Amino acid sequence: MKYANWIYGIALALLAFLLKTIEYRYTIHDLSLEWLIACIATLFAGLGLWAGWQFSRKKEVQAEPPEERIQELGISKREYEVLTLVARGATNQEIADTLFISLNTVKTHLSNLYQKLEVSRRTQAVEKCKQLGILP
Amino acid sequence: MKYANWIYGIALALLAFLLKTIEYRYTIHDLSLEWLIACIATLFAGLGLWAGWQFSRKKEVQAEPPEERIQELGISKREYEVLTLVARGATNQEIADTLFISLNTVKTHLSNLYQKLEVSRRTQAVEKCKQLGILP
DNA sequence: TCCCCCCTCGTCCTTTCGGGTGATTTCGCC
DNA sequence: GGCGAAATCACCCGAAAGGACGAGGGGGGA
Repeated sequence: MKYANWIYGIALALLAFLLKTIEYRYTIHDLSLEWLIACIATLFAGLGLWAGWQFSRKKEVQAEPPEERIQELGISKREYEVLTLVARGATNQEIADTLFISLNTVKTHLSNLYQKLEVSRRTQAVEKCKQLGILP
Repeated sequence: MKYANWIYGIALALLAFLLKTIEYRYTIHDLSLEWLIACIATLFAGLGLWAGWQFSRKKEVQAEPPEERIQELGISKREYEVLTLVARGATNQEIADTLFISLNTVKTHLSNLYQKLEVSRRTQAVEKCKQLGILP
C-alpha cells in the first residue's frame, strides 16, 4: 500500500514532462498563453485534488489485514477470540461460557494478551488494538 | 463548516485570476515559458493536494456534534470527562488523580453513567458510546 | 524422538470494580 | 426563599479482574 505514494509522484512527474514536450513541439502561437496557463492550472489543481482524495481514501480504508500485526505480536487464534469478546464488553465468565472453556483459562489468555500488548487492563488492551487496527 | 467548500473554490478562482493579471503586466520575456508552467503546475498541484487533504480532514473530524446525544442521555460535563478517561483505559484511581477528585466520586459518576447508558461495566459503556458517536 | 508452543485448568492472593445508601455543598431556576 | 440537579465525598460489601505461580495434554517442526 505504500507504493501509492510513489505512483502519485511518478504520475505527477510524467505529466509535467509530457506538458513540456508538447509545449516544445507546438511552440504555441495559435492558442493564447493565458488559456494554456489556465488549462494547466486547473488540470494540476484537479490532479492534486484527486491525489489528495485518493490518499486520504487509502488511509480510511487502510484497515490493513490485521493478520500481519497479530502475528507480529504473537497473538494466537484463541487469544484473538477472547480479545474480540472483551472488546464487546463481555465479562470473563461470559467469555468462558461462549468459548466453552474455564474461567481460569480465559484469565490465562488475557494475561498473555496483556503481556503481548504491553498493557495491564482490558480497556487498555481494547484501546490499543483499535489503534493498531487489530479491532474494528 | 460547510463554508470550507466555498472558501476553497473562491481561493482557487482568485488565484487563477491573480496569475492571469500578473501575466498580463509582465508579458513574460525574461523568464522562460517552461519555467512559468512548471511553477504554476506545482503550485496548483500542491494547492489541490492541500484542498483535498483539508476536505477529507473535515469529513474525518465531522463525527457529528456529540453534544446532542449527550444531552439526550442527560450526561453532565463531569461525567463526560470521566467517560473519556475510561475510554483511554484509565483506572478509577488514575481518573481521580487526573481530575483532582476522590476515588469515591469517580465511582459515583460512573454509576450514574452506567444507569444513563443502560450498561453495567466500563467496557460496555465505552463500546456503547463509540457506537453512538459520543466517543471517537 | 524431543522440544516448543498452544490450549487447557487449577490455586492463592491482591487490586479494582460495581452496587447500594447516605450526606453535604453549590449553583441556577422558579 | 425553596427546589432540584450537579458535584463532591464517605462507608460497606460482594463480584470481577488481574498477577503469579504450577501443571498436564497435544500437535508440529528440528
